[in-house]
Amino acid sequence: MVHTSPVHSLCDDSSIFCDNIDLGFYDMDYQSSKPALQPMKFESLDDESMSYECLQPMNNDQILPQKKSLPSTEMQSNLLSWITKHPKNWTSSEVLDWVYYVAGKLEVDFCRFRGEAFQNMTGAKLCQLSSVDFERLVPEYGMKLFDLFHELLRGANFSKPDFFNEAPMLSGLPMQQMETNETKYEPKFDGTMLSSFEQQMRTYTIGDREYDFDPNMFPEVQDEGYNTTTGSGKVTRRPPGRPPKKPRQSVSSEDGSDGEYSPTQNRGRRPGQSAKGNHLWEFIRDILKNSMYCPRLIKWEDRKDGVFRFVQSEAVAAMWGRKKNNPGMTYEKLSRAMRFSRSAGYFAEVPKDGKYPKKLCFKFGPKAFGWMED
DNA sequence: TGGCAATTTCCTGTTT
DNA sequence: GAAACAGGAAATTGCC
Repeated sequence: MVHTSPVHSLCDDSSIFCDNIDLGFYDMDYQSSKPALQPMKFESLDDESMSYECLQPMNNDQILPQKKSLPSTEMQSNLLSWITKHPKNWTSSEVLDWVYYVAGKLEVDFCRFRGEAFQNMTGAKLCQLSSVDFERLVPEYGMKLFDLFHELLRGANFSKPDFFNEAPMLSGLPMQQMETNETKYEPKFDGTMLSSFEQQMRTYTIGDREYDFDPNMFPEVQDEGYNTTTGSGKVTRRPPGRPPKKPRQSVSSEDGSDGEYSPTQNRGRRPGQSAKGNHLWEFIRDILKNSMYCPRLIKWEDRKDGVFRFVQSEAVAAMWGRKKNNPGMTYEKLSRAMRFSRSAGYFAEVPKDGKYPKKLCFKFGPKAFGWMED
């Protein structure tokens, strides 16, 4: 079957990746006057026939999503929910989604990009930021982000996507008028189809280096009983084992409130992180099949044996985090999950006969399938 | 509603 | 000494 994709300039026809779970597109469209490029064709693994309109050529003055159609009415990806709202109603997650969306569009170097500086910032707060604030948060790209954000505030129009039969008609509504409607409008995404272009664009520009994460960019995390440093900077050690369960509070920053982030309330799978069709081994398999990521981020050591190696481990972890709506994902966590998957049979021990590197190497196990085929 | 799968998070200790 | 590996423990969500 055939898909079309927006990544027209990123890879060639013969080696394009397009898995059946990773092709989610925008639910809403902004209006643009620029002509679209010819769509590219993608071979997919599934049987459903889908087609997408291609993104228009980008320039720095027109960083707005273009019209797409979605194959499913179940699209629930909050990755793109910002598209449906006035920015002042964005949650902190949606702010980050937008920031990374723009970063991807601009093809910025992720090693220098500090998008995480917008972590825990709601849309309302974002609207209050000055250009100086933007520059302070993201020194290199702050001004551009500021310009684009205010361009978005000024002129974007919405129109209703074809597949939203049940949604209120919003075509042509100026964004400023959206806010009264947006609470009624609940676009449906398919959680299994998130990322796609969004993810691909973000990861495409990761480049040849690892993520350059600067913890000093972010506010101190509240972590009762887990702090490894005290206010004086003195390192303390938390007691061994897991602390007792704390009563769960209502979701904090995710819903746009100003609740403080606490890792102790943020563990385990998150809402919408359905494992169905979204397993770690499948994700790994699929990026290994994608020439955009393989061999740049992950590569085969021995395809016949199913042995592969992480080249940009943190970048792959970030991709996995994006896919699972978990910006806190790291390679350490991802590798822990892979070790669990290994015990479950999705991965296997890498032979320690010196044939393969000792680090960052994994192997598909007996329960994994589909990695051998192109 | 309970059990289970599949993580996620945090940790300590070991190996490279 | 740093990075990666290994695995225990406790937690979560989704599915059956």
